[in-house]
Amino acid sequence: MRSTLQTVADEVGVSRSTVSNAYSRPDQLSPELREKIFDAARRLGYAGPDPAARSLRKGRVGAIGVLFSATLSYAFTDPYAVQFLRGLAETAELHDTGLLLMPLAEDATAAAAAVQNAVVDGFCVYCLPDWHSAQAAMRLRKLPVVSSERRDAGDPEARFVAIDEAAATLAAGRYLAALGHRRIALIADWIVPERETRPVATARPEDVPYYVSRERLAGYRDAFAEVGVEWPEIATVNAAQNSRAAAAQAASCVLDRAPRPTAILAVSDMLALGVLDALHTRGLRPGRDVSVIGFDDIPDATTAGLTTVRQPALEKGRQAGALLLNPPEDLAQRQVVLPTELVVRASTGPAPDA
Amino acid sequence: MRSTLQTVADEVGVSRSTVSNAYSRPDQLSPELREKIFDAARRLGYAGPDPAARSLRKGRVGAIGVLFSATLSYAFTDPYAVQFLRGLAETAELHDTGLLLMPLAEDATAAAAAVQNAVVDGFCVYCLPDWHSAQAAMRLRKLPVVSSERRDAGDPEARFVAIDEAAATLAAGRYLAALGHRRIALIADWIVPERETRPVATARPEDVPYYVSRERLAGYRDAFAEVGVEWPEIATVNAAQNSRAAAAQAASCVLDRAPRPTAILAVSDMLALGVLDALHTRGLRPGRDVSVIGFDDIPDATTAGLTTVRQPALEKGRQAGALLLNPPEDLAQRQVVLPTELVVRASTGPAPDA
DNA sequence: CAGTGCTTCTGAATCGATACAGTACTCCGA
DNA sequence: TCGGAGTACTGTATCGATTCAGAAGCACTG
Repeated sequence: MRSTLQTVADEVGVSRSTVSNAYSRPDQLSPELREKIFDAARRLGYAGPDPAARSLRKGRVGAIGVLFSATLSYAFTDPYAVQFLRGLAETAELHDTGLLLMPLAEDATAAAAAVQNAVVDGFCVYCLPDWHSAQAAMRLRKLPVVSSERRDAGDPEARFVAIDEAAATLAAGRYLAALGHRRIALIADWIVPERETRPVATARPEDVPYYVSRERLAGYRDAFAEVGVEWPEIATVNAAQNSRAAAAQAASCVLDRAPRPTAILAVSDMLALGVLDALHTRGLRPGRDVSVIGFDDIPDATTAGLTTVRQPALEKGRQAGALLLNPPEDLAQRQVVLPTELVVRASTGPAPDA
Repeated sequence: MRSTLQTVADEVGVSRSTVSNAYSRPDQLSPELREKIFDAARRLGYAGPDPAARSLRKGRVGAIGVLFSATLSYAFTDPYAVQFLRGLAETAELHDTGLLLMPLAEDATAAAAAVQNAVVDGFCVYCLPDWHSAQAAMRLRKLPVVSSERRDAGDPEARFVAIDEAAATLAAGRYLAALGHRRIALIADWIVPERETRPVATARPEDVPYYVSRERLAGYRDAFAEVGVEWPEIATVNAAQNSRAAAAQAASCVLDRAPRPTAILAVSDMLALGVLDALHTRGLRPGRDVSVIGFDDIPDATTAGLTTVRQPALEKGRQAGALLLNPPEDLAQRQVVLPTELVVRASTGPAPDA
């Protein structure tokens, strides 16, 4: 049988509480007794307080659940995601907290059950559509939740670390418009719920189900509307997933037909790099023949000379952790909006046709 | 106050156990009563059995701790690691189990404490040197542990999913030796405990502290000894970490001096890709001027035309999960050695000098 | 020597759930 | 009408820890 606090207490001939104190409140007993207790523990092969029992009593388990609707491997393919998680892990570590990775199953019931049974102190949701069954299950748990996206203004209790998505792409769009670009293509994932790479001409930004893509598309729409390019004139392509390969395929949809767009706007750097791949295989020069812009500013963007919108991924993760583990009293301070910045590199330039 | 099983039981006027049964053993009570209980629960905002309390009673938490001695971001930079974790996550998901990521702190005491307090059912250690304080802390917990590396034969209880590291590089080394290569350079991380990129001429394989690097170097040593190239003639370079950039820098140490090695052997694909980068910047042709070989066979190896030793990362992860969550009765079957395979691509060829 | 204050230790209550033995009740057949 | 089987539910012990009020012991003070 495994030994418990009680076993050790009996062995030494003291009470359970005293043994407990020996481990977690050394100042409450004499060093001699403490040593005697540890001796007995060693003899009995007792490893110290059982974490499960401790967490029941303390009401704290030392782990936060990280929710995302994707496979693990996919989640960690994007350096942006990795940076975010790293920031989160940094803060978590400061608070002696681990990260419980919960890639959510396709099956809605199973996903909800996973959320219900997770032994965690809170949740960090990351790239999880509003309509997902896990969102409701989370609310039921009544644990603190922090999101990496802005939540509906409806809930003043909501905690999030976000950026102003639409403002960021509005600025980026204006920059491209000023360079003379008028024939535009947009590539994004989750423009439609289906995971397919294909043009989706009809979609208006408002109809895009996933918050991030919706906002970013809206920003671009507004920017080009200012120079007279209306939304229906902009080619929008849905990428099956946020990967280089999918984006390269998506880019083919618009590159291989005339007239070719002069600028391709992607909602992430992963997608933008795929677009660059597509240009490369066709012998087209980025920033001369076709301008390409991304979002996130991952390390590869620098080496690829990709113009992009920088968002502070690491900082987002750090602050998300802080909001969960050490929330400010003031509710307003629990809704953080971080700045973004347009980083101009070689992949954008004046529109080629005069 | 948060509502509990008891609260709901009082509200409905039944016993605690009945409410418990309503949630986890529906066949033990009438559908009517069950509905009544759920109604009350909804009214009171009770979300169902508390996972922490349940896990205390059941003796099962539903999470396994994943240990590695590195930052999160580093761990997920290597596609091999990601694949392994994906396999692990797959099996875990089948057993309704989550992964608790535990990047271990530098501080030995803190790392040990983290292991002691982790609310988990078992540990999977991955890329953790034997000397690390967490190893001892783990043994104390007396929970099942699975390693992704072969453990000392001393412990017949040890569970691991490994490959025959030395045999793999022995085969790879022989292949290169047969191609005529005699001037060899080796690049590995953790040849010495310090995280610095620099030649480490003196190190013998036996002295390398980290198991994986030690074995792989030994395999290569033996292969070249067979054709008369003794160990001291082989240039060994320590890479600060398992990254492309570090490897490129490490490769510089041997490429920029005469006579240049005809083959550079890296203990991982990440490192090998860095070597290819270094060749590229110097206008050297892989497989002609310098042969390069890696280890792992990550996806990028295919596109880069990298000759490498394939190891089944995904399968390793899956089996590691199975060993932890559904261990075979037979102790011998808990020690799995998976096959490896030499995959020849364009980055290796006959030694250039006749 | 009673009274005070301090440290050290004890014992009981508590957390939220599950397991199990036992009770109450219904139903059926003889 | 009685007995036995089966179902629905109750009450209590238990898991392994933490917490807290208070008891015991001790030294010191007046």
